[in-house]
Amino acid sequence: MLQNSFAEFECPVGRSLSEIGDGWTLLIIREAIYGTTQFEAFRENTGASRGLLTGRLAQLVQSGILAKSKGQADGRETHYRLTPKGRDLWPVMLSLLVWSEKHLSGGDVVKARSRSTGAAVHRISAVDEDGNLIAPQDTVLVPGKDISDEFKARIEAAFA
Amino acid sequence: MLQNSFAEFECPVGRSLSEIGDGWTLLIIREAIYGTTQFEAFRENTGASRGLLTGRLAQLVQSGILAKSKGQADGRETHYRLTPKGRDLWPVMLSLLVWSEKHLSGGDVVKARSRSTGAAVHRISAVDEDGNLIAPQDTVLVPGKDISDEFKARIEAAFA
DNA sequence: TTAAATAGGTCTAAATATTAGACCTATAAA
DNA sequence: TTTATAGGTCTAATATTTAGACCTATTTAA
Repeated sequence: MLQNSFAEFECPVGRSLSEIGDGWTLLIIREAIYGTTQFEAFRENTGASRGLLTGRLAQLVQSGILAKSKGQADGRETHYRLTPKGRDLWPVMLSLLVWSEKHLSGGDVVKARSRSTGAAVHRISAVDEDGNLIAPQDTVLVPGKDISDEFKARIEAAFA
Repeated sequence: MLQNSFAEFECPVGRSLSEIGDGWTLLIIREAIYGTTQFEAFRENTGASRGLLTGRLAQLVQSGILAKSKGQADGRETHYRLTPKGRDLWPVMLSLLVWSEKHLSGGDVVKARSRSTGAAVHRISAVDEDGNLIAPQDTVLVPGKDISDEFKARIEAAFA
């Protein structure tokens, strides 16, 4: 698919997908979260081809999700590190992890836990400004002021 | 990318991506969440080509994310509806929405809110069994019993 | 009760994207 | 001063995606 064909989408989810809605891209971001920073390591751990990886890393830098820097100890090395924008994708990864745990077979490979209490992550929830949980079934989308009539009609029908 | 090349991944996030880590697939799921059920509507709202949509819808049915049924009022119609497994992807969509709101320009198009209190969704958080919030920065991955030595080493290094 | 329209496809050739692997360049190590 | 490493580029073969023509089973209109 054309990576940027979604950029013009009105829907914010659609716009997210224009930056990260690609299997390889999400896999690269997962790797970055796991601490990978170098080209060859991304290649080994994702299985992406050189050409593809070159392209996707460049896009991720362009999008401000990864930052590229030269190794200061070893001048041959290039490091790709998550920016704050990139790190903010952690909840996306976590929600994929929780979904996988619930719906995909695969054994007890990794568990997400609280570092401080040790409690296992049981589910992902929305939270309001005051820290109150908003359950998924209680979450609705409402139109904002910049919405088109067309999109507004669809949202209202879906979350009536 | 080969859609099922990720299925064998040990990492649960990787396995999720084998089912939904594709821009079109995620977009189709978003549409399904917005209430779309018919072929032509998916096409109009996502912009996918016929051939691609046919293939992706079949995969989603195969994966148990969508269920296919014949229209009972009009026998020409086919409906693709989210299964419980598909509906459980809502937190993934919501985390993409929140990320988009924070990091991508696009104006005030849609907001996620609590239907009951009206409060805006401010962030996405992990929650433990007892309903306690686990902040993203406090969330770590820990190896389970079915992990390979190699993957275990990577996880431990990343979340030391 | 034919005729036209609709829904959901299939099929095809052309355009794009991805792959494996050879090759290149700068730096560093032996 | 040769050899190795990191991070690429380039290329031909392969795979995916596209637009759009076509097909079939229903349903609606004349």
